[in-house]
Amino acid sequence: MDAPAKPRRTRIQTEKRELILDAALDVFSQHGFRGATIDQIAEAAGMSKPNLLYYFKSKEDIHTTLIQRLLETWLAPLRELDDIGDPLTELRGYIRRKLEMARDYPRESRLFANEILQGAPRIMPMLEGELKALVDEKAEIIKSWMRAGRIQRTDPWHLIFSIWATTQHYADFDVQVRAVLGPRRGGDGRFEDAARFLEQLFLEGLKPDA
Amino acid sequence: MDAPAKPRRTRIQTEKRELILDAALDVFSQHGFRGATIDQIAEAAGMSKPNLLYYFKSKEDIHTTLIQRLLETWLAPLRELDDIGDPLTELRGYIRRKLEMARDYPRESRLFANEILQGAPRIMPMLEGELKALVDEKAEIIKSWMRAGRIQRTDPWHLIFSIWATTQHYADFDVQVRAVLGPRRGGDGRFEDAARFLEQLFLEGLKPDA
DNA sequence: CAAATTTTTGACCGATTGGACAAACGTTAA
DNA sequence: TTAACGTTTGTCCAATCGGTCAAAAATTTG
Repeated sequence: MDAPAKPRRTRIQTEKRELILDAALDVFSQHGFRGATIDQIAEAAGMSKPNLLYYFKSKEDIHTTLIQRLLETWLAPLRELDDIGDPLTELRGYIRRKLEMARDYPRESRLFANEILQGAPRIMPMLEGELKALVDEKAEIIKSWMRAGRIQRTDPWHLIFSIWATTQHYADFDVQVRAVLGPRRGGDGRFEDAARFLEQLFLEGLKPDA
Repeated sequence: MDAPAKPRRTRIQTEKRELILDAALDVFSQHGFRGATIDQIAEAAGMSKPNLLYYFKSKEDIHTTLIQRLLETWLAPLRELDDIGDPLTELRGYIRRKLEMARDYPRESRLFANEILQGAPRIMPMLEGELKALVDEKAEIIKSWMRAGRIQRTDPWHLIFSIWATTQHYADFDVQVRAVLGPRRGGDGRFEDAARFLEQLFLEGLKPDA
């Protein structure tokens, strides 16, 4: 019922919609939903406001499309966590992918952070449904590794939270990280330093007893 | 020059200003600066908009006062980190205090997160000045512990970032944490679980070689 | 008490907001 | 060429925004 009609789009529509979404990601991630204005987005996309509203029927529509698209790529790194292969290698890979996302897609990270900070009004069902199910599934894999003595025992859920928190911190709190590290260490090398530190932090304590 | 004249306040002024600040903390921490409206704050404080503006001359004024006050308590836990005493005990205490702040002052944590997410327009000087100086000072203490072989070697700055990220995560991303843990584990016990996990995560890997 | 002062409010203002709309413009195909 | 369709824009609107102001109400002070 009410399945969205298949959008038959022209070439221009596809291109312009993409242009708008990119501009909107800039604006939304910096100012939040309410703080962003359609005029701002339109100007960033190089078009007039009515023209923008020809491609998206409302501000909400842009935001929803953006969030929808974000969620798919957002869960991808965790989905890749597999129970075949060495546990420490799997976890290292997950941390790496997460940190790379923070480095390469900071706007998406901030958009997500903004949404959660405001109480996740638009994605609550997805958090309680899809996300919870995925995390529970991966937590079960991690637990099986622990039962088999392949890694030390801890709480898999809080382990995942900590990986989220630390990696996303480098995107969401970037200005603070840069300010504290200063011009020297806050430059391009800070992600390599972070990667080294986080791998040590998370993996050293998980190594099984010799 | 231009030292703010000493505010000679009546009893009512003191009380009402406090009431407004508390209401504003609710609203700002949930919607951000631009997303919050004076009417919202006034209603939350149980007074009319003009009445609120009798106590604070602008929305900006409320926000500035709030941020100013926040910063003092925000840095307190790190200030307490002392180089006398056992390193692991000191660090455990810092993690505890930070997590307690996330539990007891989640609104303040979100207010801060909102400010940083939007590029820290109002507190950039403080980040580059006071905060950087404090972190550098404490990083030097941690480094001295490492040089003395009292804890394992790592990057003190990224260690501090990780402590910030993980502890504040439980305030800023609270709705996500609750959603993923579900009604059972997402209840009141989640902070104790988090405390146990984080102490193990950060302290186990720092123990000196036997 | 009455005068002075502090507190509260309703009415109002200009600016900005999200969005509607019809007219103009451009492109394509018969 | 022209009719049909896709695209763009100037203009407009109602709602909401932050903030002002004068006057009323409450409180404090003499």
